[in-house]
Amino acid sequence: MSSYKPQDIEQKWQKHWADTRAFEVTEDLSKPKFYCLEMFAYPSGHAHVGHVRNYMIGDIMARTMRMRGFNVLHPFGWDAFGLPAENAAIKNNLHPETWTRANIAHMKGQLQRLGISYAWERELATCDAVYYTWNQWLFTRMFEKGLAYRRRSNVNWCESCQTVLANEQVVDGGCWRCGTTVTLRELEQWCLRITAYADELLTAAEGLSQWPEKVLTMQRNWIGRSEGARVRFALPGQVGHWADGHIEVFTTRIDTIYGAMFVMLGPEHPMVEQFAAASPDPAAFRAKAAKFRAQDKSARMTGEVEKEGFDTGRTVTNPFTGQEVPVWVANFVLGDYGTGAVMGVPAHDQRDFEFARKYNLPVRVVVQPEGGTLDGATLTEAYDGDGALVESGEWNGLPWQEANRRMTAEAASRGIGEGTVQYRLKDWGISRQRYWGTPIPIIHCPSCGMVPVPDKDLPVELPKITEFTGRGDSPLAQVPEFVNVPCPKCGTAARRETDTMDTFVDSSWYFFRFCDPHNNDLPFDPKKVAYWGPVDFYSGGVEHAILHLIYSRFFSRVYRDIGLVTIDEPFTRLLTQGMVLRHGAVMSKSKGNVVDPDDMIQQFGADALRLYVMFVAPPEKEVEWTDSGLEGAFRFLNRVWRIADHCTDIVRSAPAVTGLAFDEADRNMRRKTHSTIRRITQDIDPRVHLNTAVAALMELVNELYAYAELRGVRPLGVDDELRASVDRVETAAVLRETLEALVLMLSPFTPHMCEELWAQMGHADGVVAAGWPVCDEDAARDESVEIPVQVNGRLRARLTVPADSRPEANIALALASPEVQKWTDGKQIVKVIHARIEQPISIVVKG
RNA sequence: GCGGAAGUGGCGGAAUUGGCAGACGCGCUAGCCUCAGGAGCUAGUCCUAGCAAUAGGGUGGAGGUUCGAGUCCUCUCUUCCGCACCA
Repeated sequence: MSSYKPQDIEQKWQKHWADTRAFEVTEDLSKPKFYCLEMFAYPSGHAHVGHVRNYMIGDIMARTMRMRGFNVLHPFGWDAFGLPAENAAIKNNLHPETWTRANIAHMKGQLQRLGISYAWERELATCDAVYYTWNQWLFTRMFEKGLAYRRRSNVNWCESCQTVLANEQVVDGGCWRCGTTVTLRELEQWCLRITAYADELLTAAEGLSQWPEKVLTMQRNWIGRSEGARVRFALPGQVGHWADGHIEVFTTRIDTIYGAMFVMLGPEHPMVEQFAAASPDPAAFRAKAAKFRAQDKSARMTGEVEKEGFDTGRTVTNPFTGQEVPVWVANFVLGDYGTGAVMGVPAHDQRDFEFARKYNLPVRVVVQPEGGTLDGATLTEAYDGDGALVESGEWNGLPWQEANRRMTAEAASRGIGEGTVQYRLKDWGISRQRYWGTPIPIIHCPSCGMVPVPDKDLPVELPKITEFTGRGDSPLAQVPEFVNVPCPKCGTAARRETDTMDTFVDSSWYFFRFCDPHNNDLPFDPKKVAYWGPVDFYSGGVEHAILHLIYSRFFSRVYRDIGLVTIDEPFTRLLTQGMVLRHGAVMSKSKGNVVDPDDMIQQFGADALRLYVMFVAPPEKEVEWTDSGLEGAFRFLNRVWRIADHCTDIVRSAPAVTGLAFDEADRNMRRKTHSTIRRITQDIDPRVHLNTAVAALMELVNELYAYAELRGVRPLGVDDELRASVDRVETAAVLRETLEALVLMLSPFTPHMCEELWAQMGHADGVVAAGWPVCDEDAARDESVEIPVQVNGRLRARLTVPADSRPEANIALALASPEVQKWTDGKQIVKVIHARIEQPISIVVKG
């Protein structure tokens, strides 16, 4: 009897997989493909158990699908650009690349020690020039199509990271990475026109049936589609000359325009400065507006800010009523949403209502609920419910929804506005004033303007620089030989762009690169992506719900529109895995509560760790780490090992099950084996209930022990003798069938141990060659069934009947049984329900 | 405020379509085995009453639909997550 020594076994098989290139794949049209991907990793240093849970989930899927005959692509790589490397460089005087490569090496070792079945020959790191050159290539295509453009705008600035952040990267008013409060800066900045795809991204989200509803909701909210109208309010004396003097507002409720008693400008609105310049005291005017603009940065942090505004002293004409209304500047009007100006309808918008009450502006009710008598003078809150128009001239009496449609059309026909769709989603600012990222391949020429670097000159390589200061200007601007270049068009002295790209650019298409990672002519061969794409199973953290996952959907469409891919959506099925907590908190180095997988591997082996993490909860759920749970998994593996090892010789010499005459115990064991096969097959795919799959295997092992006990072949403990034989050939066959199925089904979870046992059982070719076990429906079928019997909804008896018995016979049997008669005696039987054998018998009595 | 998800034993969690609530594991209890056990094996473990058979109660709370509800409907409480002045 050999005891279970995971460390030896695991090293042996990891080496075997590497030596035989076991997980490397090529396109093979004769097999169905399965592209299994986990979000690649930022090489931060050490992976903890929370990180690797995701890779384990993917690995179970990949290994299972391989056994089911799929051609499985399961690659891994590194999201290797980014600020921490640069910060580490500043702190430790290490080059970002040195730091990054060392971390990659360590983390790769961790993943290999866990036995994750990656096609390592496809490994990529986004900081490799052979990767980021294609960021530059794609950027150039986008520039040509007008999808990449430069504009001067207020951008989110993180003082600590010394760089710009995209809107999506601002969380609660702070930097998504370090939490520092974000300020606004006006900068020239490169943007990608994701808004061109806003509508498609929104509509297509409806078709993502295998994504979690939560993620889709977040994406919908983020895109924020809103149907409404733009309406122009003319400055006095400007009627008919809209272009010269008007304020355009965006509203979703044009039907309430008769109640628009004022117009509000956001403090960033260009007309604010015009009004200030023409006002009696321009300095005071500007100061008030500037105060509001300054509020904005902290407004989000503190939550509610007091609604404030000031009268500009100017008026505009309400285009529907002809009434002159005052123009105010209001701090709660956002400069970058809609037109940056709104009409104030206090009776029907709560914010406008509060504003009007505060500054004693008039309130006019123009929508009345049925039989309602709302009065602007006494209203205590805005009314936004159903109703019909009043005080609205020719529109009176119309339900507001209808008025909304008709008044939008009216505005368009009169040239004073038009229906429009507004999105909350903004273009994606990708300029970063840092070093460790992809250089933006543009050259600024004094005579030709912005000229993309010709494809033949790509990549624009990051120059090696040695000093990192962390100052806010781009480090690349400090490298004259990088900056000073001739214009590719006219040859005159020009300056290279010194911003680098947001690292989310890197991660927005890496899943395509994995299909063809060594291509030197294109980002990837379209034929290879046509074979592998889209990703069939993608798993990662929910924190990427609106960043990475929306950018990737955007980039897939860009690649589609330049003709390299034919699919719209990159990820067919998405699983967002839960985090691993310890002491109730997310694992993090700063909290000192990380569990290093290597420590656990050393104690219990990678297989036990994998099994425990998969068993403890469904993949989507967050879990609390417990050492005792891991010990339980280890105990289970020992149990499997002992019985498999104990029976090795029996199994090796046992016949197959065909043609044997089995007794009842044999048949019960076989039934359990085959029903387990059926159940686990479903549990892994499509259900991805990996925890119940493990539970089912534990049940099978429990039953196997009981069977072995009955047949006198149960292992007793440490000092067991190896059993060479068993007296019944049927027993041997059943043991073989059960153990083989068990080892194969367990192998995606604990691959090392199972490969070892499989080999020990006399199979030279490994578990993938053996294939996934198939459920024999005849063997799985129940011979008898226990039917619960209820009387008036209460369980009163159980009936054991043959599985093929007829329902009427069962009902008769139930009614005749003493346990049932105890409750039906002297009562009138109203009805009995039992149509199928799987259905309990339900007897209803009266009296 | 809006949107989403979820509330089941001492704990993690099971329960595909409305059909025996608590699978499986952890922990705990008892027994066996052992020089020993932080090993292994066997049995027990939702609550209440009872020696027991058994009876009653039980899936956050209150109603409802149904022969039958953890599951469906209405209301409500709590927790977590996301968005948050988006006109």
